[in-house]
Amino acid sequence: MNSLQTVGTALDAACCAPSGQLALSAEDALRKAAVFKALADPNRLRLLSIVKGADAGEACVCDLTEPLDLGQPTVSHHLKILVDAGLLHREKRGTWAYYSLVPGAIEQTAGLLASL
Amino acid sequence: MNSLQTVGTALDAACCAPSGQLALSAEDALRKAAVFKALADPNRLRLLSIVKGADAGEACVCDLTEPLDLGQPTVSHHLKILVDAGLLHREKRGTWAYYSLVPGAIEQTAGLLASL
DNA sequence: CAACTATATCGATGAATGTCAATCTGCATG
DNA sequence: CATGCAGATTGACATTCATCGATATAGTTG
Repeated sequence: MNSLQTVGTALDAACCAPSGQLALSAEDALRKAAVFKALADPNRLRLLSIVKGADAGEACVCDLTEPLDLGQPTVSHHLKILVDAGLLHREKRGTWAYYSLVPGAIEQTAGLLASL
Repeated sequence: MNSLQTVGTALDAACCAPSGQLALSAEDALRKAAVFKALADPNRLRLLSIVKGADAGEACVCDLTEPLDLGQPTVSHHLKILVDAGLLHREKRGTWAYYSLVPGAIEQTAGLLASL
């Protein structure tokens, strides 16, 4: 229960900077860095890519374990990081957990860069 | 001499994906993750922010050490990472080293997200 | 309820990373 | 040439992180 929906938080904090001279505050930098940290792993990028390209826009863990050539606990761990960063949404239906992109999260993250 | 101008390389590799079903290859994911790794530190984000907002679009190390409350070697280290990632440009003039944003690098990085 | 399956969590381990103190390299100036 | 200064590099250390095997949880099915 650390930082849910970090992307949104980071964006909110960024919206008011005069964009001229004021540098990023230490807190804002920490929030934004948290989002990029979630993206700073090749396997997590591939997870996002697979989920994005999946049929109904969602994929379950079993679909994600094989193409990445990682153990199931490791994939579960990466997915948790992406959820905590506010990039993925998790929905449990029956025995399966389905992951999908949080709408707008990618765009918001791109916005973090513009508002540096 | 590891990976200069990673941003450009990562973008080049991404430009041709049909954007439909094909997931990120392991190599592309590695290249893209390298860029986000460079952004995944609050102090590096603040460095980018300060350089971006600096007077002539450039700043020397002496201007960057104090606001971050870090030692000079540490700042130098972070700057090197940002240069290697293709985000910052380094120009040595006399005793001083001036850092500036690589034009378009931020936008290209945002593009990496769109082309996931 | 027992067995099975899908997923999450825990604990350990090796690798990568951020930071600092100390040192090195050039440039400039007396 | 000697001194001083800006910045880079090196080596060490503590922390974080990615990964795995083992185990726990929860839903499904016999």
